[in-house]
Amino acid sequence: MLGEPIRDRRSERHERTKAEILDAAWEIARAGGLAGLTLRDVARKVGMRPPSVYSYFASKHAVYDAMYAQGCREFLGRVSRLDLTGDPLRDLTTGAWIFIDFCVEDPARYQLMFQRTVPGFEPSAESYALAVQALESLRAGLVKIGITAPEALDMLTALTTGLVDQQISNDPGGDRWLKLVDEAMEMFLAHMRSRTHRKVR
Amino acid sequence: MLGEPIRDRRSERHERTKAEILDAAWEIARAGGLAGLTLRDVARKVGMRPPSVYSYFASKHAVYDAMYAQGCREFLGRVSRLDLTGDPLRDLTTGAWIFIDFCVEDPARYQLMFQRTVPGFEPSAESYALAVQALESLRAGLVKIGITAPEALDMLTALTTGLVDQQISNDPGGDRWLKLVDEAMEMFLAHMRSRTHRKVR
DNA sequence: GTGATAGTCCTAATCGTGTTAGGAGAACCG
DNA sequence: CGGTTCTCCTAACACGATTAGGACTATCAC
Repeated sequence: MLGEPIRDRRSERHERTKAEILDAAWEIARAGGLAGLTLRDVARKVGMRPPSVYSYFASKHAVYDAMYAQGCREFLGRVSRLDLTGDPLRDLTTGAWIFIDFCVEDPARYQLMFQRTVPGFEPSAESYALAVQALESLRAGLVKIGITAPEALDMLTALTTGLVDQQISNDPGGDRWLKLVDEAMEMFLAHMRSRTHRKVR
Repeated sequence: MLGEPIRDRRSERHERTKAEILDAAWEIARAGGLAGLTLRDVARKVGMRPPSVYSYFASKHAVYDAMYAQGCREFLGRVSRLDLTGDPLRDLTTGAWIFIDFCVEDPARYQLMFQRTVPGFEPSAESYALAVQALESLRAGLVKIGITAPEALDMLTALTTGLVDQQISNDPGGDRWLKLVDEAMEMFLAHMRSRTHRKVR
């Protein structure tokens, strides 16, 4: 019962160390792949013995979960900084680029957040709520652009995901891939328009 | 130097056991995920002690490699069984479905072959040659359909990959996803046509 | 101050992995 | 038969995540 005040004072340092551990984890994951992440390496990088990490995270999965949540917050921040011009193609493209950049600039993060590849890892309810919030925010942006039908969202998701995958695993020469992304956005918009026409007819 | 004849006689049994191990590995990977695959479990399933597996495969990666090669052969077989009607949309759709089905019906296999997610795994040169052959064969089929430009191939790859990812990780209700795939093929073909027009003009 | 308490970090040990060493026995060849 | 190869085993190692338990420190109530 007396622990509360202690916690309040110390928590600052605690949180700082926690962040330091998380930073180390990201660095290692980026360098050696998500699956290559090791608590031992993390501990070494922050100057601890492996078991000491457990003073900050209950398990390796808890570290993954914190990384997941951090990724969600970063993503949410970027989405909310987006502002629209009113030109559908332009807006769609910049919107898509937010997602695509986010994924491509850090494949380890992409793998953690969007591909389910870490053996027993499931984000906690708390972290998952963040993810839902982020995707919700993205969807709201798309609605403003005029993309409302669920099938359209599915299609756009598939398309962008596929582009990201291609960049991460094949990496065609930078320029070629950039053009591909733009062309894909054009294709998608043209398709959306043709569908509207069909319905009108 | 005298080993050859022995090897010839015994190899039959050897190959059979090897296949049995591989089957066990697939079964375990399908059930518990690719990363959940354990040599100990494999050994148990075929009634051996773990180290005995090393009489058949040099390492766990060698097992992965054999699975990879097996996947390539299966894929190649399906591609070569494809026959074309001459109707581009129809042919494209059936062709795409070969790839999509192949991926979706066994996510573990998809992960092994197309997502680079197993920590230190790289297919051997031999297995990789099989993969190249399979993709080459697929490309030849697409050329027959009329899809020749590399950008078109990139686009189609991205699109199908994205559709597969969506099915594996989200699984929207079966019917909805099936429609999405068909619509994507339509969209792609329409886009191809519009590009041709632009060039002609 | 003193003593209790919480927080941090350590060493030692457990358990589950892949993997190696080394040997026993069967199958096979001459 | 004698030698060779193959198959499988037990023992052991290295390296992961964890847990147990203790020392030391910072804090708090008094």
